[in-house]
Amino acid sequence: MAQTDTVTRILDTAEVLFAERGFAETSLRTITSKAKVNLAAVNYHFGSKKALIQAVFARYLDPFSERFHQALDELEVQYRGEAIPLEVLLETLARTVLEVPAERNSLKVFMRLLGLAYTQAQGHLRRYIQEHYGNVFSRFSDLVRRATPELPEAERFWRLHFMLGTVIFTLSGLDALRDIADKDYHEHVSVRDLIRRLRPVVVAGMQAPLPDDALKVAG
Amino acid sequence: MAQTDTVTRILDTAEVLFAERGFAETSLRTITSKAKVNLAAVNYHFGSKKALIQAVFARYLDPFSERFHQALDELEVQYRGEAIPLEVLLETLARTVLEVPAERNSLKVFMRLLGLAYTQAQGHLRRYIQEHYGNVFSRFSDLVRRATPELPEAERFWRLHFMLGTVIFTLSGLDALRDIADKDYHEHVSVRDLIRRLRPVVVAGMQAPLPDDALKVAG
DNA sequence: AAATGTTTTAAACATTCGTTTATTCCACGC
DNA sequence: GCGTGGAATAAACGAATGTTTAAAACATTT
Repeated sequence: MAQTDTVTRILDTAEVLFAERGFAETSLRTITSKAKVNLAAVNYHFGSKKALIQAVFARYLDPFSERFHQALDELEVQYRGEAIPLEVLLETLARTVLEVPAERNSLKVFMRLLGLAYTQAQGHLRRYIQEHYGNVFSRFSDLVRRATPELPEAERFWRLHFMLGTVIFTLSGLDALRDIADKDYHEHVSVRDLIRRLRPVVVAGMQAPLPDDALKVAG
Repeated sequence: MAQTDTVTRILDTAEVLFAERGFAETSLRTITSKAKVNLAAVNYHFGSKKALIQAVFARYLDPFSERFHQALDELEVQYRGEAIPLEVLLETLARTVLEVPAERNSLKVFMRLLGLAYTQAQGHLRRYIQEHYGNVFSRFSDLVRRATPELPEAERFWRLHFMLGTVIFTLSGLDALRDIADKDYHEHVSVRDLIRRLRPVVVAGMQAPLPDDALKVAG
């Protein structure tokens, strides 16, 4: 039963620990001891710690990328040249994000990893993600452009990242926030609850009126 | 000229390096060599690396906390019992945030540090901030409550954090985003530009319609 | 000018880290 | 059954980390 099962055990353990403590704060020794694998196994199977980090992301992002492309294909067929409404695009994005890690009910981990990818130094990771999954974001970005023709180019760019920030920041810091919410409001929220709450906020944010003097610095 | 100037040089250097690379990825040797002070100076003046991290935050948050309390005092006098409008509260918050680090034009660093405080492990930091500055947030939170009486308790809580996420995430990852924006839109944004763009989005987000079935889980 | 207390300095300390090496284990084809 | 190759293991390596020590330099007070 040993064989490649070692690789899986390493990945399973690493993603949880990375999500909890970050990359630099998680040592290979912690990972391998918790995974009950020999220390050298990481370097043997993955080559280096950096490569392990990338592999952890790939295991989430590869299926996500594939499914999301597929979902967008279907939408484009369905709307046949017409612009796909913003709500539909966001809904599809949310659904795909929810579907992918559903099997291991590790949505929390997935989101936390995404947050780390942004905020932790790890230049190699940003490059890796940009290189491997940049086209998915580009495609989504193009569709959002057609859904919000009233927005100036730059304004849409920034608002998309605003909303990305909202979602990733909230879901990645969820545990800490949930503790406070539980204590103050005696109300326990699931990730799905949160996404339901996020939707109207994100839509409203994207459709907010333009800032007072938006045409000041036009490219 | 040496004396306590050492402390300042350490803080100045540390905050920049922390903001660039994070806490764990920044060694005391990097800090002290760049600051041109002896390695042992950090432990001598601050006691430990953790204490240095907290000192870096205190140098921003102490003046911020004081000024913000003061600004809220003035607003409460001005509105004399009436609820202070949400826009005014957000405007005041933004103004205070902009004012504090203005002297060293290090708003970027400040924001990046706030982002790190959320996302990096560093449990001691979260505790420190919670303990020292929790009351400022509480007070602001109470005022927002009075400004948005139509929002259910929990919904307001979450939306406040959504918006916090938007701002901190965007401004803390600003450099990376700005690179993309510069390249794609040939338009250079300043932090103040971004804040101008953020305002309508944040306001719209806070005032978005309630989610479809918001009363499902009522405390 | 001597004494005192504070700050700076260089060196060492004890850990911890990622990675590598050399050996052993184990399954499979001949 | 034997030998071959991939995988697991224990041990070690070198580098880097935060912290401590003990001596030197400095400033301040008497």
